[in-house]
Amino acid sequence: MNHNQEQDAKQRILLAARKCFAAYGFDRTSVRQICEEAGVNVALVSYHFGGKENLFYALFEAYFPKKEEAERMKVEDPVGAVKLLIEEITRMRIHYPELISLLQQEIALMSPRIPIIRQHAFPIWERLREVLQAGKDQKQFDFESLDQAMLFVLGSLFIHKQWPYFEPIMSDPQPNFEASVSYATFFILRGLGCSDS
Amino acid sequence: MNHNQEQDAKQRILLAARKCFAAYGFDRTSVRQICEEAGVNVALVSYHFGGKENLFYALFEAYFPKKEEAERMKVEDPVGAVKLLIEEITRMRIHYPELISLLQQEIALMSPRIPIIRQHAFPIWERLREVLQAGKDQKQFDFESLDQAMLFVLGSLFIHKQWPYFEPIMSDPQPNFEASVSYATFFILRGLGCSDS
DNA sequence: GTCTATACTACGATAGAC
DNA sequence: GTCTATCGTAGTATAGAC
Repeated sequence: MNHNQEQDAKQRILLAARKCFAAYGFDRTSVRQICEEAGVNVALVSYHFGGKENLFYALFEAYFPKKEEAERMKVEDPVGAVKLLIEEITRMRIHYPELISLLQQEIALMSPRIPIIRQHAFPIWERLREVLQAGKDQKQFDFESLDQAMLFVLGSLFIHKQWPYFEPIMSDPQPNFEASVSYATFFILRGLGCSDS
Repeated sequence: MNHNQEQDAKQRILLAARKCFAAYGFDRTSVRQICEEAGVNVALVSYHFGGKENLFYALFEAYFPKKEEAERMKVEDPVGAVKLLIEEITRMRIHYPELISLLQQEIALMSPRIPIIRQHAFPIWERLREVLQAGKDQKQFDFESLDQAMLFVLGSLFIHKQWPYFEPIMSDPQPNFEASVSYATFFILRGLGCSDS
């Protein structure tokens, strides 16, 4: 069934779309551009996915972490769970940057596609909320508002995706995975009022 | 010269552009849309600004804080300077949300307009770096990497613009100016290892 | 300074041949 | 399953009348 080293057109479109949407955003990316990148004909997007918008959703369906991933954050160990989240988001940002780029672009635009994106991401943010609340109850974290604590954690993590924008004023090169995790853990746990490291 | 309560077409275009670009992003906004909102003819964007792109730049020229604003952050009082930055960014986010929306969208997309946007924003971020470094030298702040400390501060502030995205899982309504400043100051100063409040 | 009319390009989608 | 050809729409910019 594998046509030599060629994947089928559907898969090639999916990969090209991930690349193009992340690099240029949904609006700046044309179906023609995706198909050129994939080396297939323009008509195949309509045929396989039913249009540009559905191709976008198929991307999240295929590559976004599933709800079960979130359940690896154990409520019984809030500090460990927060560390796990920091590692997982950092890993995703470094090794699979496209989906996070896409997510941030869509949120910044509050695009019409947000409701479906929420369905994929909210299980993870909900789990983070449970973990933070548990940490507060167990006196490992100290904060007043759960909403604010969640924003603070995610804000500290998401901003790293914007390194290229800040690059001209940065003094050091972008840190690797281990250093990123270590820096983020430092600021976030201290911000949450947690003395452990 | 003031045609009754009518401003001149150029000013009306500028206001309409600020509104539309922020709401829909640069790409999703058409010149026709801006001109309809402004109540002027489509051709006037080309005439007054020389095209859609230059209209965008004129927006930053007109509304973005000038370099002198940054100099209100006094290096001699790092904690006060960080508090001032938190207040100013929060004020801008609440009272003039359009430019921050626009800035975040452009950064998320790493649009071709980033180099000119940098010229407006970098003086402020540079000043923040000086302030953080001074605070570290004076042992009021404690961190290892200046780059990371700056990202952490700005990430904690910028994420608040994305409240509408998170809204369905939030337990409280979006806080007002004073509460926002107070929450942000709490997390940021603690994250910087500063015990003052 | 403002408007009408239009030129030109690009987009997304689809019908129909292969 | 894939391609060619084309339709309808919308985009930016400009020439020229007022």
